Amino acid sequence: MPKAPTPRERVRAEFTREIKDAARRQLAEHGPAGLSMRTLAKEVGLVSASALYRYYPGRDALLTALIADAYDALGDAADAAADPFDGTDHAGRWLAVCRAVRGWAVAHPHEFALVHGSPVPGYTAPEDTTGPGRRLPLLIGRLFQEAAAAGAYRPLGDPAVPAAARAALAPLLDRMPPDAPDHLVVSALAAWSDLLGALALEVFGTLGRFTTDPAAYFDHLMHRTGTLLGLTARPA
Amino acid sequence: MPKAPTPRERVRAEFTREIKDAARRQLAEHGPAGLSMRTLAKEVGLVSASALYRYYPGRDALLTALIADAYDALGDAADAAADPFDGTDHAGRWLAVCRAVRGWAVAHPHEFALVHGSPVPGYTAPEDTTGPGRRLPLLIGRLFQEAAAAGAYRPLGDPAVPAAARAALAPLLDRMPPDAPDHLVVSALAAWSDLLGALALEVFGTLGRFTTDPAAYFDHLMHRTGTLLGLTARPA
DNA sequence: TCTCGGTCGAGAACACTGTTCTTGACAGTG
DNA sequence: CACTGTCAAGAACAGTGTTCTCGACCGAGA
Repeated sequence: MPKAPTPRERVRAEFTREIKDAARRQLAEHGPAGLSMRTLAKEVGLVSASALYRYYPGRDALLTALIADAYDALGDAADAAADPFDGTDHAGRWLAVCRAVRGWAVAHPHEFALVHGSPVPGYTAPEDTTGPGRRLPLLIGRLFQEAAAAGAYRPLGDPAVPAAARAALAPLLDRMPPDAPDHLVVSALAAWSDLLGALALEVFGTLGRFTTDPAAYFDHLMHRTGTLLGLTARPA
Repeated sequence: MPKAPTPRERVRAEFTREIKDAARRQLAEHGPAGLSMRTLAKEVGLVSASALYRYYPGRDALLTALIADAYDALGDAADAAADPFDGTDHAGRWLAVCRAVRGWAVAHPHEFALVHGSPVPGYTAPEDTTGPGRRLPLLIGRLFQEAAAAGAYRPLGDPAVPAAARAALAPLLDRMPPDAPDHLVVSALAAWSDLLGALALEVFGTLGRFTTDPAAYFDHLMHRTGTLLGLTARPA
């Protein structure tokens, strides 16, 4: 059983969280390059930056904590969008998740860049087993699985997964329930890939002036992706 | 008419290029954070870094030059893959372009991150009109257009572009030839988006241990994307 | 040929950065 | 009350990008 936290531990934990929150604000405002230990120290009421190192081993550790938080925030947004579900419109559910993820990404572009942009130089991947970084692909997989169970998964074209691709995904596919066909998992992975591709292009500015209404363009792109990959609005 | 370059101008231009090449090597090896003006100066035989500023206004300008070069290298790789074409297998042509782009991306991950990862803090987008950054989407658009002209473009599902998405892409779609249907352009954009999404996930390490053979997984993903978006191996 | 103007590299300097170490003060505990 | 461990502060080190000034040199015009 966990010991009762002493007052010292309590105030320490709270201050640790306060530092992280200030860091996140500084990241959101000035970008990762503007996250300076000295200005962050002043932000939380410290005169010198050295005291900061009693709470985080270094700047990279702080960034790693922000990465984990960003993954969780993104996962929360996606989960919340998938939650209110009428049980029939699986295509609409997919689109709702896409919109929620996009909403979070455009509202927090720097945090999105932290998790899905160029990897941070000194980043230490803490995803030993099932980190928060897998929440989104797992959710999308669940979406497809529930759609299939409801008869609302009808992939277009020939969904067969060739042997080479099957072997490349063996460690993942072998862990799936036997009633889940391979192409279902591949479709979910493709959906995940397509979603993040569309978001990266928009958030990182690569889309440029191709569209005047990124939200509407994104909506259509994800709707088309969902139907092409087999999600339908009404079960058969 | 351009003046004949004086010897001074010649050696200056060559040294400017030499600096950029050394910077690219340093970027490829140590990442963008390891690109230091002082070590770069020593790399090209300069004792002090200050002389570097006679050739580039600053580090950001140097990075911008590297970005333009990376876009061009990526465009060259894609063009070279699309060039030898038998005129029938448009799906195979698309896959060849995908493989070439992936080959370049995994061989130059830091340069790929420079163009399709988190935007550099002080990078000034030089895409006034048609920068090298649009070479890849334009090439993919040409692929789809030529496939359609050859009767090898048969999109699956309902390819109709709803009014909202049509409006969002109006400045792009209005500039297209009248025989190119809207959904053809949207399919090309989707293909571009899907391709870069798959690459970002792999190159940036987000894909993690989902697959043991990224190339085979990528192949299948892009093959499926191509066929779903309408590219066929044999014209009707 | 000599001299001048312009270009070049070197070096110091400034304002930063992350990080480490030492010092002194404070709070909670025995 | 005294002690012990935790804390913030400050100096210091090794870096960073950038600017400025200073000689030196090279090439072209008189």
